Amino acid sequence: MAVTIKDVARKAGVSPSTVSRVLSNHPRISTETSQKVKAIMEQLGYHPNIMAKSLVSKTTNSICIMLPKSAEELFSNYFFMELIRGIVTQASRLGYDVLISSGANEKEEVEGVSRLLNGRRVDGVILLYSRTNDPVVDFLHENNHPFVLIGRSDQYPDILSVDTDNVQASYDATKHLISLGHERIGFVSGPPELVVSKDRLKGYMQALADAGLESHPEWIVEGEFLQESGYRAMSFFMNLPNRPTALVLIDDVVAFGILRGLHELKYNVPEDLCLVSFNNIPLSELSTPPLSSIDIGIYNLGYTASQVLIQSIKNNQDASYQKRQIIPHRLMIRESSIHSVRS
Amino acid sequence: MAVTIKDVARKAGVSPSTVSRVLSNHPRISTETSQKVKAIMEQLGYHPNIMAKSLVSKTTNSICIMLPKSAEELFSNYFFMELIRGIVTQASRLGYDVLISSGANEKEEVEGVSRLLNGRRVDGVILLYSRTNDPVVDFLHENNHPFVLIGRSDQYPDILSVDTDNVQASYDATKHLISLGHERIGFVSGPPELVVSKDRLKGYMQALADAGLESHPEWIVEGEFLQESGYRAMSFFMNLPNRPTALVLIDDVVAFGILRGLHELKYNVPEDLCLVSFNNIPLSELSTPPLSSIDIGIYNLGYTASQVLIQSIKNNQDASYQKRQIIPHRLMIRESSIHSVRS
DNA sequence: CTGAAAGCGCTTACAG
DNA sequence: CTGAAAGCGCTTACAG
Repeated sequence: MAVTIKDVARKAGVSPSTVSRVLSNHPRISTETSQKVKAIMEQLGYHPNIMAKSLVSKTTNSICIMLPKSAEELFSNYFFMELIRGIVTQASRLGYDVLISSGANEKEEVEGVSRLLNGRRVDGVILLYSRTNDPVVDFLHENNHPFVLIGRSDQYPDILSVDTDNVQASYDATKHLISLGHERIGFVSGPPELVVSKDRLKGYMQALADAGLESHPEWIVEGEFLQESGYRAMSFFMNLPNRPTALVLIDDVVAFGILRGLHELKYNVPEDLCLVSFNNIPLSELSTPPLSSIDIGIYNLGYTASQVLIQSIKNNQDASYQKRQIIPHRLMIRESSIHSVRS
Repeated sequence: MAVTIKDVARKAGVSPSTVSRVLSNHPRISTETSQKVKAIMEQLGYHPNIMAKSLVSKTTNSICIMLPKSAEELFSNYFFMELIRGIVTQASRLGYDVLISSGANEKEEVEGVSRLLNGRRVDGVILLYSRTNDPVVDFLHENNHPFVLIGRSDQYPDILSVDTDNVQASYDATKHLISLGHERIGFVSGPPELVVSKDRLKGYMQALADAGLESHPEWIVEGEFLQESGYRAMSFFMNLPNRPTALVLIDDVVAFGILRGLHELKYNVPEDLCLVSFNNIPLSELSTPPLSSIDIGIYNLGYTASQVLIQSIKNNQDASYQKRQIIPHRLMIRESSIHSVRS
């Protein structure tokens, strides 16, 4: 039997209401009473029942992270863990607990989120990805639930979101290669249903256009966030008659696949092919050669998402702040892209 | 205003008790009533309030993962995410939600766990690591809370735990090198306060002893689960007058650091130094050369931990099953250790 | 500054 | 098979 507010009240010779007020640091309580009650709580080993509190206060001080099943294969574990670390750290600082949930498919995801939100178990949710036409986003938006998207929504532009400016980031990566003299630049994209794939493709195209360079449809391939995709893209590119001299890659993991393939075929990076990728995972500076990569501040994305969501929960959806937060990115130039074509 | 059991009851013309019974599939309820009530629940969009249910049933159907702050730097993100995926998947299958918590230090960790457990917010906790003299373990054990350790406890041998047989695994790795003819084998360990470091060191020592090989104190270095540690260990070893020809490494990330250092100094793997490490993260087969590594089934460790904990919660700490579960490991031999010394 | 009372949304013996 | 009642542990107007 756990000790309750009543036990404390009895022992302290006050009413349960008073104990409750001491607990929440109610201003109109005498310092004397407060101290006495606190001492007794300590002595009895009292711990407030979070569920009971939640039931009456109609707030849970918890948020939920939705981890899409598909993500397990799509993205790197590193990416998600870093995001989670950021989310949990900031949530914890603001007094919130974090629930982590996943579904085997979109239907399960909606059901899970619905159960948690409608069942009053969490106050809001963080979505770690953005697909086009996402039923989870539809559900959350329609029912007016507090949520934040790490990424961008195609359909709902004024949704709460935290994102990289992927168009700009990709523009920067491509521009960097152009400035080295490359004129034939390829792009390995991610799954086309992800908004991030679209955005990065767009930035790439724009950079080419601004530089007056041609874009060839066969220089753009779609894949997954997997080494295999990189490997396959590599062998495709290397067999092209007029192949690119540089590549922009949707993810470091894809780059690793390319690096391995190139190594097997005895090609050299950056001499035979320059590479720039995204995410700047720690191993990207350890590969041979070290990989140029766009650091998107993953931890910061998670941290900010937490912050923004909890703020919105507390303000009850008050729209007084920025709906869309952009986390700055930074191109980390390493050996994989220091070879100038002009030289 | 959320729709409650009362609303459903009123609309269905039954009592709240009956609705509650329908909800929990109580056997003594007529199919007719049940169907009618279920239809109304659907129609009204009823969702049971998890907190209210929890309050009266005194069970939360949630478990908590304690993510130690120090882990953020010590272990690879990959390792933790994989563990979490396993935990969440199995918990979700068994109808449990997963809370993820962390603390900046041991004190905060104990406080967090205490708040969650005593506050009746979670039914049990999973610890992702094992230090010697861990106050969190002390707390959990003393208060008789359901918990499972992923790893091994020095002090409490009969605690619920899921682990790799690290002594055997390390023995296997070392033995593999010995079978290739190596006689001077070094070991790069992790932080000495972690039980895993001790166990792996022990297996290494045993394999040497069994083969009648000498063990040199200077062939054993301690570090962190970081690339830097590998890098430093590498430069230490390579400057030794009578240096090892092979190394057993506590973690793949350490191996990457070594690989990088060796590459910079123009040494070759496996010709100049053979390597075998632990964890078999996906990138280990992508490095140059691909890394021999012990696969410890990380996902399986998490999955099983979830299973075991929830079972123990449901059986109310019934001791009818194995207290310590061992997840099988497997040595993945790759290029980094295929060089025979005898050849 | 403090207490009595009602109530959050559910479950579960106890009757019938 | 179903209902009325009590209660889980807390909070919060309403009084005083």
